Amino acid sequence: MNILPRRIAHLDMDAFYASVELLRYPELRGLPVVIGGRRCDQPELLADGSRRFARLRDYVGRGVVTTSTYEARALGVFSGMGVMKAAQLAPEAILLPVDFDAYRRYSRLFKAAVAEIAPEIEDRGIDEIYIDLSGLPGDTLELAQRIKQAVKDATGLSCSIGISPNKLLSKICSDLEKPDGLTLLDESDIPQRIWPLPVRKINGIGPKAGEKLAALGIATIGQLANAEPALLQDNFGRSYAEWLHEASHGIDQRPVVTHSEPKSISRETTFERDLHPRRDRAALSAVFTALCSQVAADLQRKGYLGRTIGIKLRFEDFRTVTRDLTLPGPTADPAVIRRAAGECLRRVPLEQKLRLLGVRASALSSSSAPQAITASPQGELPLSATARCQR
DNA sequence: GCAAATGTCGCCGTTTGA
DNA sequence: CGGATCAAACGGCGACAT
Repeated sequence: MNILPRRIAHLDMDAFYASVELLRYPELRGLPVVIGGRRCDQPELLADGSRRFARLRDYVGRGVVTTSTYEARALGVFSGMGVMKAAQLAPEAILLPVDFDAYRRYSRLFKAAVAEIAPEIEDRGIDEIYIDLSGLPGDTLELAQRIKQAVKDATGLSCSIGISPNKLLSKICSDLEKPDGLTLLDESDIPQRIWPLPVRKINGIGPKAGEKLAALGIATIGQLANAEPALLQDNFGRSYAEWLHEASHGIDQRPVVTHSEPKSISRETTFERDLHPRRDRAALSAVFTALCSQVAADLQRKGYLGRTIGIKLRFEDFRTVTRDLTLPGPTADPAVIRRAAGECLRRVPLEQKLRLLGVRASALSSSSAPQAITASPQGELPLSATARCQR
């Protein structure tokens, strides 16, 4: 049994996508650069070897900002913002298209570099990880500096690291000295360094809970720590209220999870313009089938079968609905997925134009296991043995 | 008019099977 | 066989995250 406090690091790459792009286009360093949009022009190579980049002001479409450099953020351009809106704030900023393949390569590079030093890593997406340093010998600060240097050597990129006894606090403090930050803290630092922060800094308090807390006069984590348990209970329910209270006191026992399997695989797309369910039927149907094929291909490539097929629609007013259908057996067959998704679609009343369509496979199993359902020649939904018996 | 893509999780009401 | 009960699965949906 081990009663020593854990040493948990949270490592977050600094402006990751933008920084990867700057490795490619060093002449953009120091400029406001925005990554995002959809299908916008690649930089054009000029005769003299220099490049001409697209400006934000030239963009037309409904894309969002995925990342921006710190220079762009200084102009008020942040992730999730519509590119059109960003263009009003920073018309001269450079706009680059997203290149996920490149980011994935650098993601693998930095994670491998960290793993050389500290193998207990929890993946948290493309640009961040938790690292459990508890079992490693050596001074925490030195360890962290070595990790930062290893990431730099492997990728040329900087990152920020927070280290504390748990994931919750480490996630908060990796952000405190960004970029190129290194922040260590323990329980005794909570009143000074955590309590003054806005509640939204807690991973798990999003826009909705943040608004609700604000309405209760709770703006900082310290105020949350001092809130009446009954008040929280009445407004958030027992379980979430308990979690809020613990989080505000920096309590978090979650382990660093080094292995996990995906729970769902999905594809979705937002149309250039909203599509009418009947007038644009052909176009919708083509997109729908393509999404099903992509999900099927993703399943096959990754070696999974899905037993529950779901769809997601977003209407012109941004309302979102989902429908699911669980099949008698798992599949990665595009035709089976298409038919199941079609069944889901029939359950949605289509009284508005659509802006987004998505297809998802969940209840995943490994495809190395047996019994996949494939398309039957007649094109009817496959029935399970039990369903057949009930006939 | 404008707000991506992909994924996880929790809650809740309903259905289903024992 | 009807009814009561309970757990698991399902389906919908919202919140949250990167």
